Amino acid sequence: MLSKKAKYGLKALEYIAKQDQTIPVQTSDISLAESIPRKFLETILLDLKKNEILLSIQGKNGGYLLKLPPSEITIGRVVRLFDGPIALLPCVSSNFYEPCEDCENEAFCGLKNIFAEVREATGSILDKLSLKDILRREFELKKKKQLSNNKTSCSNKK
Amino acid sequence: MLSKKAKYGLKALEYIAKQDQTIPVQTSDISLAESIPRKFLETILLDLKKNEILLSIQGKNGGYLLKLPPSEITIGRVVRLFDGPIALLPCVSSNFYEPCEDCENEAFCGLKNIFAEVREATGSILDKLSLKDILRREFELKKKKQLSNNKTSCSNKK
DNA sequence: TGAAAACCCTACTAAACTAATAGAGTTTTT
DNA sequence: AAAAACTCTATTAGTTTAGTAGGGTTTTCA
Repeated sequence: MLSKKAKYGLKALEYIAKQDQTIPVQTSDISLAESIPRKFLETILLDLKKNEILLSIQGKNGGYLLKLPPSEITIGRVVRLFDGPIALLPCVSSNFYEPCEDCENEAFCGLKNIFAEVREATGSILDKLSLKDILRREFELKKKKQLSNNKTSCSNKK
Repeated sequence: MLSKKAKYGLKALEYIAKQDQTIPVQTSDISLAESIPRKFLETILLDLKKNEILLSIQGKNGGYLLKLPPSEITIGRVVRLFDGPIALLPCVSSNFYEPCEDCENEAFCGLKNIFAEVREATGSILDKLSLKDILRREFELKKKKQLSNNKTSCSNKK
């Protein structure tokens, strides 16, 4: 499962991406809107800043802005930042590879073979999709819902 | 990442599946062969027994046997038994679904939409593949290696 | 120029989880 | 009856998680 940090981080980024990109977004706004404990959120946003995903503006009226366009902030990057490897076994991780200490012949390991497949499936989604895709999907879901609402009200009228 | 329990559990099952299915396999044998702490392994095998994946024979010369054919013991079942949900968010889990307490409108959540895709990709692999597939892949990897070894020795002779 | 508003940073903590370990009990064989 | 195995529960040391506390620094603006 995703940690709270990863989940909150993604939600915070999504929130920032939805705002006017010229005005910094403040921790307290995000905290309120997304129900994330304020102090906890501070450490999360700081992590995102250190990882060059956000930039901050200090002082009164300060806040956070995206450092990259939403299309370049992948879900995978954020997940890895907070939760480490995406792979289920260290021996199939691309970014955090470690040999299995208890595995005698990694090259012939059926388990590794299968979890490599899982890691490939997961990684190819998380590294392909970005903040922009989250926003797009949200938009599409809402549009779809609106269409079906219209249909309903139509048939009701008749 | 997979817990040690899940990993050890899978390795133990693999080991048992490779033996003669008429003679019970003993904890100490598995412990030795797979470098799994004996006492820890005991609790793992007990979990597998309670979950109806293994059956046990008590007393001297006792041990464990598969309760199901290898093709019916899926990786997903074993992973879920030890580590819980395969999904990265509770709201996209099939077997352990829980609504996100901090999510106001789950139906329009872009995050949920994406992690549902991940869960589908992962689940469809883990629930399709079984112990039998681990064994099969191991066999194929070794066969492949042997073939390439033969080729090498051929070209060396020449 | 100073107070308020905001981010910055480190340390701490309670609770939960992980990876075992301990030790005694039960069952079966020989 | 002794030995060999599985059975079961409790305990424990270490780590991780999800925060919290409490300042510090920077900037704005009246």
